[in-house]
Amino acid sequence: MPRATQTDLAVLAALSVAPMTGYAVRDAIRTHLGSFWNESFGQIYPALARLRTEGLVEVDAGERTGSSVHRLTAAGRARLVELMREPAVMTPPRNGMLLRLFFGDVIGAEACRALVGEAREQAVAQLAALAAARRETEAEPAELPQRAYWLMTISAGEHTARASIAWADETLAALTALTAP
Amino acid sequence: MPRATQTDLAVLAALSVAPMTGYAVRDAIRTHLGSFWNESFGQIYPALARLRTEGLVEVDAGERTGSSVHRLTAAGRARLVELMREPAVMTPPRNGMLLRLFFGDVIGAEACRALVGEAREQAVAQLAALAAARRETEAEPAELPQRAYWLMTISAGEHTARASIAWADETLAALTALTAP
DNA sequence: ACAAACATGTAACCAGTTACATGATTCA
DNA sequence: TGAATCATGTAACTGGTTACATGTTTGT
Repeated sequence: MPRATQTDLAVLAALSVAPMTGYAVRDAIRTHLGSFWNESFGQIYPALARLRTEGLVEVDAGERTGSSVHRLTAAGRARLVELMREPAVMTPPRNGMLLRLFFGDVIGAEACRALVGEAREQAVAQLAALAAARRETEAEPAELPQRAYWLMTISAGEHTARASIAWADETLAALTALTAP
Repeated sequence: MPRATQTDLAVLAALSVAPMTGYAVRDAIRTHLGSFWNESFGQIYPALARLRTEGLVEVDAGERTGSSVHRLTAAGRARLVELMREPAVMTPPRNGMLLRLFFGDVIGAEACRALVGEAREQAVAQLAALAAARRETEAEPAELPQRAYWLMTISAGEHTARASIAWADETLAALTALTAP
């Protein structure tokens, strides 16, 4: 697990679907992986430059002046497989909402209701976004080998969002019971 | 949202329950908030030193030689309330398992089954740990004002873990169908 | 006597965000 | 003609982990 492995993996994987500019890599990650992955320009451009010096990606001139379309080399694809087989790292959790709720009696039930209500709203929005993504993905031809995998990750998001909503409803009720016993 | 706000909040909140050594703060965070928060010594000790110079915590000598028991001052409690009322920051998501699954056709369905199977195991273990935490917390006197809040965060973990298990089962079936159609 | 747990702290490193600086192209 | 989007890149900063270095106390 050397340096910037995580970003390398995400970038190489994105390029494995199609050659792209750095801008497009960021866009693709945001729209397709947004609910479980994130990369900023400040990571992507240096990573791309490094991968290039390592011979893992090559560039062609893009349609616009100054744009570079990055493409995986054979070595790049081999590296991608290598990284894919490494154990998945999970970033240590940091949920500011749950932290505040745990110490909820410092701010009181009313403030906690706001906190949980907001989390519920976010989950509802997330669910709507995933429904749209699902429709789009299901419209892809069934022969597309990636299609099944994309749907699995969408389903993961849906399960998580539904669980959040169910928990929020239960918790809002408990908080109400707390204020008016 | 100035510097190290997140760690300050976690540390001040921990101290609001009871005065503690830095070591105990880390331990308390790990055992009680482990499923949604994390702090390392490398964060806690400098934070404690800083909070002390800011007059937000005071220290007494602990039972062991060299140990310092940190205690919230009035200013510290005020700062805690202030931080609690700030909007909850959510760390950008980075789920290595879902990233790999999204690009699953690079490594194939078999490798993906292993990935998802491991995630399922982790969720099962998590659920068991939460069941233990729930038993302990439910044993606390019902008058303890924190008890209800602690149970809410435990419930959040349970909902999430159950959702993970349900998703993993569904996904393992889909992956099996993919290999033997 | 020894291991495990308690306890404190620093230094090096890495990962990641944000803001900045710059410019081309498309479209209303 | 101006706004939005496409496009690239750097620099400063911050947040955080890990490893190291050190020592005490408790329990077996």
